Amino acid sequence: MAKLKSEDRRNAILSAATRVFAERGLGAPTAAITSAAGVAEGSLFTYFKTKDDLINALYREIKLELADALMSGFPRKQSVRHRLQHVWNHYVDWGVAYTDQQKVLKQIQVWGGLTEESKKAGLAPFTEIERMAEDAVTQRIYKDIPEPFIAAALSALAEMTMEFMRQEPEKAELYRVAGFEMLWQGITRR
Amino acid sequence: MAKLKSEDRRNAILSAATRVFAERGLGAPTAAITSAAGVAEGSLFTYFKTKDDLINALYREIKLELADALMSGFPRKQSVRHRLQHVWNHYVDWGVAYTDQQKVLKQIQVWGGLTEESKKAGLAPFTEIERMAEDAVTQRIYKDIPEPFIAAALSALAEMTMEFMRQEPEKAELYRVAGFEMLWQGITRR
Amino acid sequence: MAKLKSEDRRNAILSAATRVFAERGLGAPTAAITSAAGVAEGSLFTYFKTKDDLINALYREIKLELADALMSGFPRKQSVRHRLQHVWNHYVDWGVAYTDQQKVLKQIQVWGGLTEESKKAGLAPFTEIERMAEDAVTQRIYKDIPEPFIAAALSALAEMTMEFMRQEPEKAELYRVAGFEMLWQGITRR
Amino acid sequence: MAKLKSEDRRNAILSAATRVFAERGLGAPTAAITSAAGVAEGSLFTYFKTKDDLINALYREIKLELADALMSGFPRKQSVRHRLQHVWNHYVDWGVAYTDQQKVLKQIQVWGGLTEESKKAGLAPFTEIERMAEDAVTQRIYKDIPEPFIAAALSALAEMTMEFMRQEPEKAELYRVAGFEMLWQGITRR
DNA sequence: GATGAATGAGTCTTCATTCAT
DNA sequence: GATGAATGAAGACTCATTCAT
Repeated sequence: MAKLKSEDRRNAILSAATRVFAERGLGAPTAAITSAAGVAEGSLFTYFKTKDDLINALYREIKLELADALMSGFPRKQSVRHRLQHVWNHYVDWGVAYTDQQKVLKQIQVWGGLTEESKKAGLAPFTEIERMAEDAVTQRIYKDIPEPFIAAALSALAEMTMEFMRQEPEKAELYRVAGFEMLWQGITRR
Repeated sequence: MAKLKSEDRRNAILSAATRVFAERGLGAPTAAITSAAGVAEGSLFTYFKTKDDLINALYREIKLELADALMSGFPRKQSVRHRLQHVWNHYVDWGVAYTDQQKVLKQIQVWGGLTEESKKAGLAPFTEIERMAEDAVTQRIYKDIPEPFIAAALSALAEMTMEFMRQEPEKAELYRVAGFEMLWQGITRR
Repeated sequence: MAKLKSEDRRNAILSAATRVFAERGLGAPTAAITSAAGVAEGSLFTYFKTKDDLINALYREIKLELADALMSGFPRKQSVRHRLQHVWNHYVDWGVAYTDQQKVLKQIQVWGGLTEESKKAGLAPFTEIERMAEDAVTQRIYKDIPEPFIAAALSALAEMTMEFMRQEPEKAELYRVAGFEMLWQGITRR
Repeated sequence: MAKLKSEDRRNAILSAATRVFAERGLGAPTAAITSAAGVAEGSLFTYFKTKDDLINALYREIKLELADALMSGFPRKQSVRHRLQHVWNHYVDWGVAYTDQQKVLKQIQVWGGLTEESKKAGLAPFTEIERMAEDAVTQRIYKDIPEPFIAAALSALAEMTMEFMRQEPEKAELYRVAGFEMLWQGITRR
């Protein structure tokens, strides 16, 4: 049998793409990616039909990794606050540990080429979090604010918090806590 | 289209760039801009040395417009809450009314080509707001959170709120209020 | 006013394309054409949107030149034989004098990218010849053979005759006459 | 598809090439051919050193098939007219029955990559026909036209006749007869 | 031998920028 | 200054051919 389309090679390209896109934006040439991945220019196209395809795949990949990070050790049985804090902490830590991924994810989200399919696939792994949200609503913990609005607030505040943690790593802990408190106060009834 | 005076020409280009970039991203060809502006391809380069230059200029222009919007009718003498709410409301309304500008601004902020000079220039018009922030700190209204963190939170929450207002214009008022309350609760001491 | 899209330049490209395609086939790179034309690679695309476009344009151009050649001095008032012979002679002479054009025309005709529009445009200049054909039919000069069949025979025999004339220029006259006699005998009633 | 014996593999490639080239031209990718043949991309190159090689081989193959078709049942003993008619009919019928082959043959003939060797090899099987031609000359049946010219005329008229037969199969018989008559009249002395 | 992934030169096309008019 | 054609360096993608398995 011939050299099989190796998962490794695919991952090497995906990983190189993450680095390159984080640094130079989605407009970076495919040649920069293959060169960073140590493969021939043409090889990218045996794994991804087009550059847009690569970006869509990258999006799903990162979303999956993120979901993994958020869900690992999720305290299913504990209070809503605990669960929310878990998500917050893990999201924010992930964003700091995987800066490239997080930056690229953000770029792809505002990019115009995501397929509906990718969007759906990217959402899928987050159903558990949604369930948690519904839970909280049932318990009337939140103010009368639509759930999606709260989710978006979490996202927005977390991303902004990451930025501060990156900038001043020595105060990271402080920012992480402050960010969460801000979210929690803003979201819950007095 | 009639022949334009020099200043008008420049503005026509800037305005066309806003529209085109909002729709097609910063990667849009300069030819698309000049064509939308109704001027010759070459003319762009008599007003802006390079495309990067144009984007930098656009950034400053939009930042200026935004500052104007935020500051018009600023209630200098009223309570911190009033002043903050003024900023919030005006920012959010501006973002909804000038969607193109707001989107382009966001794109430029993550773009890699902003000069230090532009960044500084873009910040300048917001000194008044900073003063307000300091004020609040003096009054110990906020929790022990660094000012820039609060400013960033405002920004993040406002941008996310705009999105919801655009999506469901009939609930715009509701979102605007909810967004502000969330910010205020999150920021102030109980 | 700026350097106008010059007819000369366009013709230079068309003419270079004729030479290059004749020698290397329609698969020849556009760079070979621009280099032969003495213009920049990009210039081809200011005159022709795509390579296919260029080939379509070339087809029409050559067809027009051919029609001109066939029709110049056409003996409208003389006998059918005279008129047919005129077409034959002029076609065959044109093909020998403009070998490149003729070869390229043949290639384009079997090429898959001709638009319906081009096909129609390429046929248009030959209406006069068709009229002649109808004339002949009216006079019952030809055998009971469909006109298009006769036209195709003329074409096929002429092209094959050109080939011989090119190969042995010293016998060109002989071949031209022989070819026509063959056509005429084959076509007319005994 | 079951595993093929070596010879079959080669033939599968040749046959696939015929189909693919007929439909997409000689520029069709080798991958399209191997895929149509149901073999691996690399296999093509174990049977043919290069793509050009494949085309040369295909040319000889088709020429051989054609010669077979023309010669089967050749009425060696009958009149020149009969023999010529036999060739005509068989050629024309072959071209209609094996459209792909005939089209590809035509393409290869104008293609630039035929080796001298292939040209010679392609001619070889037609010696018998040449003999027939010489025969006719001896009998002073034809006008004073060089033999090759007559052969070329046959070829040209036959190919054009096939086209009509394909287009209007219900009149195929008519066209076949008309074509031959045209040739015969054109060729023989009155 | 068969396989098909890997390769990278080559292709068409785009586009920021220049410059003759 | 305005114009828009000219330029040619990229860029995404293709494909004949090689070669590890």
